[in-house]
This record gives sequence, structure tokens and C-alpha cells, in this order.
Amino acid sequence: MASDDDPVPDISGVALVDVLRAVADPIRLRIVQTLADGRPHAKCGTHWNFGVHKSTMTHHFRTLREAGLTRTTVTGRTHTIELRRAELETRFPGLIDALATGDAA
Amino acid sequence: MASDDDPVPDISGVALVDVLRAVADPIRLRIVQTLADGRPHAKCGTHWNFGVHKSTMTHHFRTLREAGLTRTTVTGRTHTIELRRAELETRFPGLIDALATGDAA
DNA sequence: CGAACTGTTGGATGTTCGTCATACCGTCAG
DNA sequence: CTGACGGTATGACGAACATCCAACAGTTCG
Repeated sequence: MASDDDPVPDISGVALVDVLRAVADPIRLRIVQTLADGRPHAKCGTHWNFGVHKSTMTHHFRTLREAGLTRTTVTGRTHTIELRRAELETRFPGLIDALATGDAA
Repeated sequence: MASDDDPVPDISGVALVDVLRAVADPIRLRIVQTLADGRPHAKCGTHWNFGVHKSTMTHHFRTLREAGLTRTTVTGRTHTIELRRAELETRFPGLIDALATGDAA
């Protein structure tokens, strides 16, 4: 069954500067932009076509989660990642929208 | 007289991730939040009460300018810094507002 | 069981970054 | 002119970071 795994910080304890630092990386920014559709995404999906190693992606996913941006659900051997959109909107109004709208170039 | 100094990048060539990286620092974030009132601020003002060295502030100001966030005007021996609010709003709608609203803690 | 699949963990490494200290430069006042 | 003021430039140093590699662990399936 699907069980919540990987502890996430309480949104009230998340500092804006930490969120910004988490997002201030090309790969992590694109992850957040992809996740901004509100739907959960599998970690192994083909969406993530960066040319980096498996463990590097693990590192980025963990950074995002520890910064309070995402939540991970483990189902069997597949991990699903999801943006904490509602919570983030409450704490940092307009931020995610601004990031998602952002032009890549 | 007041002359524009210190070249700034064209706003169209500024990448979101670079803006985020510039702002992903406690000191620079607070500078931007202070500058978000739209008014120019002198670099030597008492607003900047971080306990860091002079040259460190120069480094942060330069980082913000090179990232396309600010513009510097030199008047005599005092330098005035200003947020490129309108341009940033056009390129990254809602971003500055989201940063300025952001709770410090 | 054993093998493939999906990810994590623990180094190791090269780079970037924030900070300081010192020296330097243009500007204004006496 | 000479000194104080406002900033910049350069160099050094330690910490943080992105990346890779190899090894490991839980899950599913034959």
C-alpha cells in the first residue's frame, strides 16, 4: 500500500531563504516547475531527462524535500514526488506561481 | 552630477535561476526586501546592519547587479542602489512581490 | 530462491561561494 | 595639498555544494 515516508519539515518552520536556495539550481527549478501542475510524479519518469547520475537525482529530490517543497510517497518500489502546493501558497503567497511561470531561458 | 555606472545585463537575457541564486542568500534577500519599496537607497545607509565587512557588502551588491536585480547610480562619492522593479515584473511576474511579502523567519 | 528494478547511502572530488583583510582609488572638506 | 570618507579590487581560506561511482537495500516476479 502507499505509505507516507521521508519526513518533511513543518511548513511554518520553513524560511523563505531556504526555499530559494533549494530552487536556485537549474535541475531543481525544473523539477519544481514540472511538479507545479499539482499532480504527483514518479521519480523514475522520463520527465527528468537531465544528464545526471541516479544518485544526483536522489540528492536533488532530498534537497527539495528537506527544504519543505515536496512530499514523497513510497509505493512498493516506486517513489512518487509531489509539490506541497497548498501549504507553500499559504506560507509564501504567489511564490510557486512566479516560479512556474518563469521562462527557462 | 549623477551618472549611471556599473553595467547591468539586459533583462531579457536574465535567467530565472540566476535571479533565484542571487536571492538565495540571507543578506541579499533582505537587501532586495528593503529595496522592494521602490525607492533608491544609499549603500552606506544604516539600513544594512548585517555584521559583515565592507567588502562583503560590495560583493553582495555586485552579485545582485550582475544578476540583473538592481541598478547602481554614482553621485559623487556615494553610491545609490535601486531595484529594477518594473523590468523584473515584466520578465518574472509576481516574483518580487512574493519575495517582498516573504516572512523573514 | 535469485535476478531485475528502483532507488538510497557513503565516500571522493572539483568547484563555487561567503567572508575577511589589506591595499587601492575617486571625492569632498579644511 | 592633505586627510577623511565611501567604495572597489584582489587574494586567501574554509564551508557548502553538485556530481560521480560503487555498494547496498527493499520490492516484484519468474
